[in-house]
Amino acid sequence: MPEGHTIHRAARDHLRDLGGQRVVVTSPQGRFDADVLVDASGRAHLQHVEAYGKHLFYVFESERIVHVHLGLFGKFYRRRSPASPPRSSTRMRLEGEAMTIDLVGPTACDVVTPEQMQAITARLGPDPLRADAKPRRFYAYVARSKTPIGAILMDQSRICGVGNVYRAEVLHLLGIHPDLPGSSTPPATVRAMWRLIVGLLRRGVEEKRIVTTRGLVLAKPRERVPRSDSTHVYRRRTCRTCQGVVLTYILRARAVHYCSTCQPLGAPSEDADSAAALGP
DNA sequence: GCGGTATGCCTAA
DNA sequence: TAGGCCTACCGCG
Repeated sequence: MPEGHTIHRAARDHLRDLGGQRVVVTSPQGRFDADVLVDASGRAHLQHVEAYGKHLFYVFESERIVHVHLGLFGKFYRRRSPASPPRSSTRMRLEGEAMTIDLVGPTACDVVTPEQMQAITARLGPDPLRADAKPRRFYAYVARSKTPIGAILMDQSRICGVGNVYRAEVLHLLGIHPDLPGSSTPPATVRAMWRLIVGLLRRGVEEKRIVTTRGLVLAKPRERVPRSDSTHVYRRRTCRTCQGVVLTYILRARAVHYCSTCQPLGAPSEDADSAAALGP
C-alpha cells in the first residue's frame, strides 16, 4: 500500500537491515543498471536510507544514490539471507548479511546524483513524517488557494506522502467535503488536519498498513483490524460512522469517496476542537 | 486465459 | 483530460 507510511517504514527497515553493509546489488529483471553502483565483487557500501514523501533514497558511498518510487504497483519483499532466487520481475535485489530486499514493479528505480536528489525533494511539499517538515508552507497555500481541499491533499508539491486512502479518511474524520475550496477551510481546521495526518501516517508506519478507525488507538501487537473495518469511507459502500451511502466521484482523475451526511458541502465551523480531538 | 482493478504520476495534446 | 507505464490478484467463463 504505497502511501507515505509504506515508504518511511521501508526506509527504517532497510536501514536497519542493510545500513553500513557492503550490499550485493543486482537487477534480476535487468531493467536497473546495478553496474554503475557496485565494485568488482558486485557490492556497494550502503550508508543511509532516507524517505521523503513517497520517494525513497538509498545513499551509497561515492555519492551514488538509488532513487525509488513505488508508483501504484511497486512492492518490497523482505527475506532472510540467503534468500531463494528472485522472481523474474524483480527490478532490484539488495542482498545484506542477514536480510535480502527485493523490489518489484516500481515506477522509478534509478541512480541519481545528490543534486538530482535535491531537485526531487525540492519539488515536494512538507512531509508530515519528517522532523524537518515545515507545515506553514502547507497552511499558507491552503489559505490562499481556491483549489478543492480534496485535490490539495493529493498534490505532492503541497503536502507529500498523503495518497487516495488517507485523503478520503482525513476529510471524513474532519467532516469536510472534498470540494471545499482550500481558502474556505478554517485555519484551525487546516492545522488540525496536519496533526491528524501526522498521527495517521505514524500509525501506518507502525502497523505497516492504513488503519484510521478504532478511535485511532494503536492496535495491540498481533491484533488485526479486519480490512473491512480499517477505514470509514475509502472504497466502502456505506459510511462506517453513520451507515449512510458513500458517494464516489472523479476529482482530478482520481476517485474520491466521501459520506454526504458526515461531509456536507460548506465550511465547517471555526471551532476546530472537535476536529483536534480526533488527533491521536 | 482474460479483463478489470488498485494505495501514483508523467507526458502529450 | 486522456493515455501510458509499472505488477499481482481476483472473478469469470
